[in-house]
Amino acid sequence: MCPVDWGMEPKAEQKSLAEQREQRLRNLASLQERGFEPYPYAYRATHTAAALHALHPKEKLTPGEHFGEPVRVAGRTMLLRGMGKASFATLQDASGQIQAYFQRDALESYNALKKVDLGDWLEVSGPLFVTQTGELTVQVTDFRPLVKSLRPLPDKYHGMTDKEARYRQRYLDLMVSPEVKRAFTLRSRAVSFIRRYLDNLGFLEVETPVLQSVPGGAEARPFVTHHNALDHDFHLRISLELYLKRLIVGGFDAVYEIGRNFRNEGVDYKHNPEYTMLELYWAGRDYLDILALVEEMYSKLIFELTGSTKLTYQGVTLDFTPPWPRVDYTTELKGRAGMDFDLLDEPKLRAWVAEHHAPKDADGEALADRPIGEVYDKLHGIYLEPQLEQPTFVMDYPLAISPLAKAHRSRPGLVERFEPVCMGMELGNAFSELNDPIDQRARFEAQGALREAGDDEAHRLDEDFLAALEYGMPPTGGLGLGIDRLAMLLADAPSIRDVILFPLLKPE
RNA sequence: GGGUCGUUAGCUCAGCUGGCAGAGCAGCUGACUUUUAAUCAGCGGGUCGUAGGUUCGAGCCCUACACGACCCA
Repeated sequence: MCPVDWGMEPKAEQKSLAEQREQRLRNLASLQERGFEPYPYAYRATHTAAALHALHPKEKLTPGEHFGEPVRVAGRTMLLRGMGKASFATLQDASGQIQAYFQRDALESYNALKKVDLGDWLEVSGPLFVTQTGELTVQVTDFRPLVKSLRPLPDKYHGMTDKEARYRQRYLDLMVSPEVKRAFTLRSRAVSFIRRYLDNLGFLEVETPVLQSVPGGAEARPFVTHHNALDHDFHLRISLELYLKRLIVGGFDAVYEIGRNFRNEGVDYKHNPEYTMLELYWAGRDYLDILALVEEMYSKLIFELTGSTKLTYQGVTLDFTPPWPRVDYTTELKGRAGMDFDLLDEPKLRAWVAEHHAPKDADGEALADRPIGEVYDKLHGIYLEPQLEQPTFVMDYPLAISPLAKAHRSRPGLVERFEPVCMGMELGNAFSELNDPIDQRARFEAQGALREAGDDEAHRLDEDFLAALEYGMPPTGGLGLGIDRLAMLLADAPSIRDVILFPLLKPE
């Protein structure tokens, strides 16, 4: 295909953009006429920009200094400063930026530089030197374009600020905003730390189905999709839990998966319909073992990535140094809400809710009449979770809202479950896993009753999972940990969309 | 679901009480051999989110819709 002949699509284009695009196509043709391959197949830099700076640290540079050895670097042209017979360019590669200096008298193809546009990738070669103002610079003795950019870059100083545009065109956001790149690098390093950490403990990373007939393991509305050949509707998974437990039944003793969940719900600063969870299951362990693991893994991860077990999130210093404080779910919720009765006493609780959380208008639904799980969740969401700023373990949840967790060994009506909470966000969820198949069936049936009463988020009964439990799942501790929220904390990101490369958006 | 705000050139933003649509960057032409958001001179670039309405006249006022941001549930 000949680039010169590439057609324009002027209908949808504004004139200014179209003109700039045409100009760039002319420049492309002109470079081609000068003998440059317009779209070469590979480049081999001897150094990245960061490597050059590491080799010659800024504080050791003397203006006017020349270094003998020639280097070759490649990057996107971010800035161009032409001064007639000499020009400077700022090139940006994945590692950072490096300045290049072009002199007419030292460079045969100097005039071709006029055909280079901002956004083009260049490969430049030559020795390094230090400019009068002390900047490490490549004295270019040879260069070639690696690719032509047909569209103008965002404002070189202000970058991109329109949030919508940044999400829709994340590639531009990444190009011009180093802090965005940094956030996603942190996220990636966090995931890689978790893999390393769990692998060292002997965990096996596995993959379980995304397409499921019975979406289980969580309370959430699923996405539905259709398989044509089987003529069957499948659901995108809402959690990894039930399949991973099947693997414990199968004889693996420590498994984990880092994978995408899909929940058919709204979007806000801490929710995206597709998000990433770590789930792990560890045979022989109970929820206190898992708690110790969370505490250690989280704090070590933060230390490795930031150099400290404390980090600043939205102006608040969070201390992840173990041990994290623990609060008891029922005691703390009661205390903060100011209830003077047993939280598990359902009639008293409903009466209290009817009094303190009456519907605002006549046709409003009374919280007191909602399923008990919803009542607990709502109260938790009002009195407890939002008030927990520092990393904290909320311990021992009511059995009624924990259908997959094992009954507490000594506290009737509760289960062995905890959630790490921080900045009012649930970071995860863990239990001593329910492995009594009779009890599990009863819990599913209770959920089924809720479902029939109209709660479409209630857990669905999964016969195959029950069959697996009937073969026997050894005592097991399990954990779900939100990767996006971890990334938010690490990157000091106020919204989950700042740590998801392409967050869900409606088409324009 | 409700409320508030936003949508103007490729990007970042002005635009008063309704009266000829503006700036900086980017682009084009020219000058300039160590610049740093280079600088200087000149030039081009607009369906003001969409659709209606009010008005002699709408970027601005009204209604609806779309997309987004923030807050609330």
